[in-house]
Amino acid sequence: MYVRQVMENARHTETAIEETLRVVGDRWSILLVRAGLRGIRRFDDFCDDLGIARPVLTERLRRLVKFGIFERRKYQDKPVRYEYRLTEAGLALSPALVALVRWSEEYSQELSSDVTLVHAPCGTELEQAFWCRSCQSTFGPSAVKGVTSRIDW
Amino acid sequence: MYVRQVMENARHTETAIEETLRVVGDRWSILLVRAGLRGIRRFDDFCDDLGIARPVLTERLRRLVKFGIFERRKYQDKPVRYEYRLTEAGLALSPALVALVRWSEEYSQELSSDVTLVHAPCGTELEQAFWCRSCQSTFGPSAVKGVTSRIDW
DNA sequence: AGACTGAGTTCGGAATCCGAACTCAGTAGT
DNA sequence: ACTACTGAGTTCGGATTCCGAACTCAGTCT
Repeated sequence: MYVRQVMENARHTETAIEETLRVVGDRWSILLVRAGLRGIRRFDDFCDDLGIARPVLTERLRRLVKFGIFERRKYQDKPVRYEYRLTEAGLALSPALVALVRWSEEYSQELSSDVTLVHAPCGTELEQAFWCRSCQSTFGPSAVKGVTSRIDW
Repeated sequence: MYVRQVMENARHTETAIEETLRVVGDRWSILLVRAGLRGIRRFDDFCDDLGIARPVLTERLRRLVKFGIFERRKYQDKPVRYEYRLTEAGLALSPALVALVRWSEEYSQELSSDVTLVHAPCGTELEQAFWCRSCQSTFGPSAVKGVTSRIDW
C-alpha cells in the first residue's frame, strides 16, 4: 500500500513539504494551531495550555502571523490588548492535524489516550481518502498523478 | 467549515497529537520519512539528500527505529552494513505528508514550486476528505468527533 | 601498500530553548 | 492615592540541541 509511488519521482514535492515545514515544522507550531482550533486566543492561555516558554511563544506567534496562519487582532482599547486568531490558512491545516491524530490512533504504541475519530452522525470510525470532485469518487494514493506500475493494496 | 468543534472540548486529543509529535514532531523526522518514501535507505544518502548533520541523523534514525517507523536491517555481511527502511507504521504517515503538501499548494505564499496533486485518471486536482464506510459518503472536518472508550459524550 | 567505502563518533562553537524575574499601561479595591 | 492585579510581552543566565569538520573502524579494490 501507500504513497511510495507518488513520491518516488516527484522530486518537486520536496520543496512543497520543506516549505510547509519551514513554517510549521518545529516542536511548537502545530501545537499552537491545535490550541487555536480549540478556541485559545490569548498569550497567557497559549502559555499555560502548552507549557511553552514565553520568549519562544512570542517568537513563534510572530512568525505564524508573518506566514498568515494567525492574525493578531486588538480586542480591547482601554489597556491595549491583542489576541491571536487562526486565519483561513491556519484552519486549513486541520486535515494535517487529523492525519496525525489518526496515525497515533493506529500506530502509536505507548498510547496513553485512546481517542478514536468518528463520523459524528453515525459513529463509524472515519477513514481518510482522496476525493475527486469531477469523478465524484474517492481513491487511494496509487491513483495520484505520476504513479505507474505495481500497487499492492 | 472546519474542525473547530471537534477539537474544542476534546482535551484528550491533545495527548494523541502530542504523542505523534513527540515521535515525529521535530525539524527532521518528517523529512526523513519523505526521503524514505522516495526510496532512500542508506545513511550517507539521507545525509546528502537532506543536508542533515551526521550526529543528528544518527540520533534521529535511532529514535525512529525505536518508535517503529524505520527498521534497521543488515543488507550486507562482508563489511557489515545496515540500511533503514520504512515500516508499515512509517508508510502510514503518508496521509499526513500529503496533507502538508496540499496545504502548501494552496496557502503558501512564496511558493517556489507549484506542484499540484491530481487524480491520475482524469487530471482533476485532488481533495482530501474523510470517508465513512458505513454511510458510503465523504464528509468534512465539521462532522468529525472524537470518542474515547472511557468517557462518553 | 594505499585509496576508498559506508556507517557511524568525537569534537568545539553557534544557535535555541528553558524558567524565573522584570516591564509597562491600565484597572480595581480600600 | 496606595496597593494589588492583569495581560502581553522582554531580559536574563544557564542548559540543551544543533551544526560542520575531522576522525574511526572494518573491510574491499587496484
